[in-house]
Amino acid sequence: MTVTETPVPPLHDPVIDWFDEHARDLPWRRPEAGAWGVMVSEFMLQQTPVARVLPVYEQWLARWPHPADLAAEPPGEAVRAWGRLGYPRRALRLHAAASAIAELHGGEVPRDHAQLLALPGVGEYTAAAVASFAYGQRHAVLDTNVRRVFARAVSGVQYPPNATTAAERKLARALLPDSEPVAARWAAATMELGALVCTARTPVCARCPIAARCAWRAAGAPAHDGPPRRGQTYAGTDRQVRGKLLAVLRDAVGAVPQAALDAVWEEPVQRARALDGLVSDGLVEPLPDGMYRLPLA
DNA sequence: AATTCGTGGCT
DNA sequence: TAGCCAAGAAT
Repeated sequence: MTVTETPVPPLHDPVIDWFDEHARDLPWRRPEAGAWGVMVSEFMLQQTPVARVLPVYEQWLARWPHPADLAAEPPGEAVRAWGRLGYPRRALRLHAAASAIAELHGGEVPRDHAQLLALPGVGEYTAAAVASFAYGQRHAVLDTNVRRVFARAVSGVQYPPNATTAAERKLARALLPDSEPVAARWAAATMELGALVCTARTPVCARCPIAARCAWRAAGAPAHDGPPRRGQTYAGTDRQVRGKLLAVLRDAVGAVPQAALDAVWEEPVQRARALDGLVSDGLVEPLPDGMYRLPLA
């Protein structure tokens, strides 16, 4: 039952003070971003680094300042504007989320965690992040950065488990400050600490505000033991082929002929499987005459 | 619970 | 150079 009941010295103040001084000035953190800006950023930041998100985020918010603006356009436009951020199904889901917000929530990003969670592409993390960052609510925001910070500082191990565990959620809730605004600040601060200081490969403990209280350091910074996390091979996979196919469609003005798609990959079986996958995902729309385009609906 | 799903910079 | 890794979600 008791997983990590070790009384944790107050980490809140040093981490939040550090955040006050070192937080990056990111556009989705500015007040004018609004809940929609926060939501767009969260979708884009799912598995994509900040540096690559920044320019695309600016384009999206300029073009679609409100959810209804995006919902009014074909999903294929979202896929096109997604550019090379990767995992383009996120663009489709963000478009679908915008449509749901327009139709079910009066065009306003919902404040309620459960309503956020019900939106396409919004999972546990993103729902908590939007509720916390956009609306200042008190939620345990458990992303890869926070999980790593807690794993080290509190649990004393180099890396968190592969998948988020009940123990991690319990720990995150236990560490959450009582005050709603402080909890929201804490969420952003722990995430930033993981992103800038307590990084995966080479943490910069010299700049860490809680290094003196870090359980992992106290234990001598032991290396991760256990099965290595599965690497993500890419070359030669269906994902690479999908990427090449979709790039052709993104860069085309209208529909493209089958031959243009065939040119991106030599092996026909894998090529066909990848294209089928894109179609069944709704990322590509086949036309009766053997042409293909980004989806209009 | 284990897989699938892009892309590119960094070491 | 060849992995490793990046504010996950859906199935």
